[in-house]
Amino acid sequence: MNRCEQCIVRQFTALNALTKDELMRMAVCRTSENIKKGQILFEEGEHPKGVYCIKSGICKLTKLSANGREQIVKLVTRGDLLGQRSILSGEKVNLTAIAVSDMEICLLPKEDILRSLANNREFSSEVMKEVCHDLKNANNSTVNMAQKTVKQRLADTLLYLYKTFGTDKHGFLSAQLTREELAGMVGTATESLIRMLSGLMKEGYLKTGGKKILLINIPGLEKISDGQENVSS
Amino acid sequence: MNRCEQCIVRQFTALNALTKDELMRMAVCRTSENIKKGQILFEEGEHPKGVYCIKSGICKLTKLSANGREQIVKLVTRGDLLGQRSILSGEKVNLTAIAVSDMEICLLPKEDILRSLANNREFSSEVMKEVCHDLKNANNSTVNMAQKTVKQRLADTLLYLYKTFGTDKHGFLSAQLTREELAGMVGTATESLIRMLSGLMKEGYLKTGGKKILLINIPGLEKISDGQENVSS
DNA sequence: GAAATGACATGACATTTATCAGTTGATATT
DNA sequence: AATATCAACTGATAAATGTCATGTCATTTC
Repeated sequence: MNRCEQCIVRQFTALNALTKDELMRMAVCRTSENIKKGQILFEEGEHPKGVYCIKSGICKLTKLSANGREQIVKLVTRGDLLGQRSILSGEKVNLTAIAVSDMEICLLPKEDILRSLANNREFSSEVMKEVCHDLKNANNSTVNMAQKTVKQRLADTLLYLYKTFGTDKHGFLSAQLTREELAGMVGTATESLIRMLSGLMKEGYLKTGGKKILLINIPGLEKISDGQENVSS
Repeated sequence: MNRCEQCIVRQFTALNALTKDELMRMAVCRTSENIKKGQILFEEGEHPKGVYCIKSGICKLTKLSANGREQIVKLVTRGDLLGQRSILSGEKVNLTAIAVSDMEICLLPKEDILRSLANNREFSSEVMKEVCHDLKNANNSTVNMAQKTVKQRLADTLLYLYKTFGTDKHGFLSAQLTREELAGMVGTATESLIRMLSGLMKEGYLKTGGKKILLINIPGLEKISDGQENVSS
């Protein structure tokens, strides 16, 4: 019933370049898998079973640093693929994937993916483009971590969550992350993150109600991100 | 005279997967180009003319941050390719490439690369692996920037320079970077970098003679990098 | 409903890092 | 040789961020 051919999510990914034939072969893909919040999809050092296609929910790709903090390298969500890098290069995964919310995913077996990569030029080209895009983002991320302040990076993160996951009907960010997870994205201590967040609240950029966050002044946050805060003409 | 087929450097790169025929076509490649220290190969926002193959010298890939500091994202050297990401994805380059030393490079025209990517499965697979490798490194780099101290990152950088470029006959690091460039790699202010460096010198990890750096205690630097400094059993 | 738990929050303080203002030394320029 | 220039370096200080201790609140568990 849950056939790949009919899956809307596929349209957003490189999988759209697969032929009907190829899709038929991906037998495992016919049913999607339900993942509970907190569940681990794969861990650093493993060889993944294949590429995951995300139908719903949010997953964090993390890396544990020597000081014990969990750095979130990327969030993946509806319409994203997961695990391509490792399948493409044949290496172990270098990041751990953990569900941030309940998820619905499909596993596309490694062998099928590799066969399609070898035989379907358009597919491999699309996958390559996605990896290149990831690389660009990763480089930007490195520069931001190295050069921006925590406040700037928090503004970035909030804007990213806003643009990527949108808001609920009341305007609150749809992505529900704990403060600890936010700190993991920003790359700072949880206490520092909380302080910055309430700082931004006091300055009127946002409101927080428990775990929910409402962005009020988007252009202002963009200025903070660019380091143009408090710059009068 | 300087034909690709005979080029030793090619062996180290994905270009090794190109056929004799393909190499013959890359007319521009027949002669290598000499680049002077400080010269710009391409700048952020441009569309590159092709992929560069580096025969000798060192080039920095940098990004200017809002606060005016130049962050070095990657160094490329003999046997590396330059500009693949942009050619593969068809996007503008997102980094600026500047020669750190005099260089010898070959330009492989965009059209030829794209043709080979489409027609030569092994070549495209090799290129893909290199991009995947870059992505892995970039992710690690992001985590390091976010979670490690300046001292740890400096240790990382020194070890990287040691392992990648080696030393001259006297044991000094072969890669000659200015303090400002080192700071750009570590992601800190030049003054901070200088202080850290002389700190490491006082602690006996290294010696500096002007621009030259001699690493004395490699295992010690590795401990610093892992954050195990001053941890007595 | 009481107890336990975990996320959120804040204060006090320590540490790290950046910034600003210079000095020195080497190298290039006239 | 005098001058300009730039990289390397240092000191004083400010600002940013981390750490530790503690408290509150909401939620889960029994």
